Amino acid sequence: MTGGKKEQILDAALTLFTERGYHGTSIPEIAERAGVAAGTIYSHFDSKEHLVNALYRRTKTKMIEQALAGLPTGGTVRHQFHELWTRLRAFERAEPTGFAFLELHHHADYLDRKSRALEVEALLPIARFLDAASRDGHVRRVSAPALMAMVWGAFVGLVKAERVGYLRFDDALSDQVEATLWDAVKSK
Amino acid sequence: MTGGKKEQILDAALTLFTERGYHGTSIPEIAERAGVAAGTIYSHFDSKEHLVNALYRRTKTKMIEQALAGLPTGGTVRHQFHELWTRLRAFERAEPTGFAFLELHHHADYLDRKSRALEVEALLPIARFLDAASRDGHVRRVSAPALMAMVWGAFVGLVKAERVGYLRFDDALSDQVEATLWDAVKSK
Amino acid sequence: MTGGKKEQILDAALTLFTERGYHGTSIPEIAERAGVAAGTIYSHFDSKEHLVNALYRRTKTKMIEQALAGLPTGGTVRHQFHELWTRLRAFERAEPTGFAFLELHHHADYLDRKSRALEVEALLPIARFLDAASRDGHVRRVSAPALMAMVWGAFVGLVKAERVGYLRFDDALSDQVEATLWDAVKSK
Amino acid sequence: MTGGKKEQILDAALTLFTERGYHGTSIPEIAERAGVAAGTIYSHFDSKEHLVNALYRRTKTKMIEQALAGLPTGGTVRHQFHELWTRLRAFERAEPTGFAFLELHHHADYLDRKSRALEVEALLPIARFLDAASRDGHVRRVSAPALMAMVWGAFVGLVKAERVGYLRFDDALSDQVEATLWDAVKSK
DNA sequence: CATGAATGAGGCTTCATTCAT
DNA sequence: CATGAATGAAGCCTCATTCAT
Repeated sequence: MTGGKKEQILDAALTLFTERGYHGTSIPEIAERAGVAAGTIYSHFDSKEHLVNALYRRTKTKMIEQALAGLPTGGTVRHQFHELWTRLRAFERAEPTGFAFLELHHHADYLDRKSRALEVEALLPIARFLDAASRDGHVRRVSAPALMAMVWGAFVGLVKAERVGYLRFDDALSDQVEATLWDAVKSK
Repeated sequence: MTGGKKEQILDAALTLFTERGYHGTSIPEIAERAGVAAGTIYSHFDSKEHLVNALYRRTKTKMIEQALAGLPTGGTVRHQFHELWTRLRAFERAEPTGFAFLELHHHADYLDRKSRALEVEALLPIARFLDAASRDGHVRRVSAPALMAMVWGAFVGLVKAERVGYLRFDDALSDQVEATLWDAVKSK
Repeated sequence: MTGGKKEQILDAALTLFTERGYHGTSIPEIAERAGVAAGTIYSHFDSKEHLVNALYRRTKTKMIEQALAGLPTGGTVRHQFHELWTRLRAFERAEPTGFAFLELHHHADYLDRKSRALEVEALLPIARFLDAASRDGHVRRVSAPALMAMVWGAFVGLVKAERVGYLRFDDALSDQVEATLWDAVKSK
Repeated sequence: MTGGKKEQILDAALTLFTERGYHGTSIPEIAERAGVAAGTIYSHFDSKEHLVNALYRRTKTKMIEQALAGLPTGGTVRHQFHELWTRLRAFERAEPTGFAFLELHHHADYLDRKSRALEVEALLPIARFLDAASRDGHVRRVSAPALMAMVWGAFVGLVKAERVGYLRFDDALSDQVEATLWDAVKSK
């Protein structure tokens, strides 16, 4: 079971990087939380920078697979939006720390080219959906990137508000917000 | 003019903390960018932590004064919303780095009690507006905190998207988004 | 043999603290003299203060064991005094730097509670001896603490005088002084 | 009243150097305690080292004048010893901090040649007394330096013991100890 | 692969000293 | 002379990384 320690390290790093940031987290801290010796981290990762990047890719890939990949291309646009919203929320529920980590480390300057490439990969399905919807006249004449930024931003805003304790982001609220955002997005 | 150096230090810290984060920025770096010796920072601030907190308070106070304080309490709810949106955007235009800094350092664990107190102070005007609007039946039955989180999140999402180069957040887009969000928010 | 470095560090610290005092000695200097990297000191001691305390306790314990513990309780008072004097001098001969270190760091404000507790432990055997002698009417009606302070002070005075080059504290002088002090101490 | 500040600085330095040692005391601390600005110290003393040396000389000179200079050369040796002891104690009573300062800074490596020269000057009267006494056969065949070291050491031992709280060095004790030491010192 | 002691560069901070006011 | 802001060297300590076991 050779992968065991590697996962422990990644898990420990995920928690700590999310709580205290990349520069605020030390390798010895990660090692301690992972229950391994500091040196062990270096038999799995070349450096601290390689470690964040590996973690970023693992987490982003998970999000793409669970939330964004294989969105339905058929059905009504409303249905597609529902799918997107639902899956995004499911991912955040399943991996709140992972979601926060991605949010926090977005475009950090220690992310390498490969990690940045995943950004684009993540956006593609959404962009495709919006382009299609937009071409069919189902959404407002607000540009696709702007809609995406708004919807994504609103989602992140709700998650953060919950994290801080301002509200509870439960299913009922999720449904309300989804409906509200759809009203905002759809063409009249 | 002794206050000059203090401002230089705060300005340098604002830029660097925003670009690289608190732990990613060193005191010597701040000193160099401010054009002072490292030791000079300590004749103005007790420690690095006191420095971020001073900076946080200066910036948050500016935002409160320019964007949130003294919002109109009369007029239509639509008008009030317009005022809020417009001022928020004006502040972000005038102080993009300050806005980003506040976003990034929100609830960081090196913020002290006094800094955290400003959070609440900032939210009060918005909460008041939403409560009033909601009481008058002008907004959806989505709770006030949720609306706030959505609208704020959408705004932040747009700003970030622009920063990364996905879109241009110009006046035209601002108007569109404001209208869109109002449609989403207002009761039918 | 991992303990080797710890001893090297303690030995280097002993010399330097004794020569230049606690605040006059830097961690890099200790490291250099010990032949280790500065950081290494911190894998053995939590801080500079922990280091002096460890050193103080090591040295004081040595002195207690070699000079003060297990003094004879039987025999004439004169004999007991001889034992004390001889052992004290033997310890000072064997560990002149250690003796000087203890003298210099006596009651320094960076000594912690545990270190201070050793002070009392060191004095106990002497106090016991003096009390016994005093009870039996073998010593003057000068109080025990005063006698102790005098005898100890005289011993320290001689050691210091030798260190500075004013005299040679050899066996002959030691015998003379011992006799002289005994005359001073004993009841008429 | 130009000398005022200089005295304040020396007084503050005396207290702090005695409490925390030379390296443990900073110029800003001295300035604060003296109630002057840090820079002011440098209009009176060239450097921190010049300051200790000036202080050392001022204090040592006081001690020489008050305790050692002009000791009676006539009268019995016992009387001369009494004079010496009494004056020494009077000086320590009058200037306990000064006495402790001299004790602590004895032979420190930041004392310059002029300061060290005072050491010898201080010892001369005692040496002269002891030589005379010894020549006249009034004291034991313990060498003069050894007697001096013993008596001085005993005195210092008592002062230190009092400082730490082990005893009260009052007039009664002083008389007892003086008598005891005289017995020890005088030839039989 | 795992360990953890060792390394030494670099970070935060203090402090002796200078200098413009 | 007095002031105190400014300087930058140096001190204590942390931490990414290496390596012998």
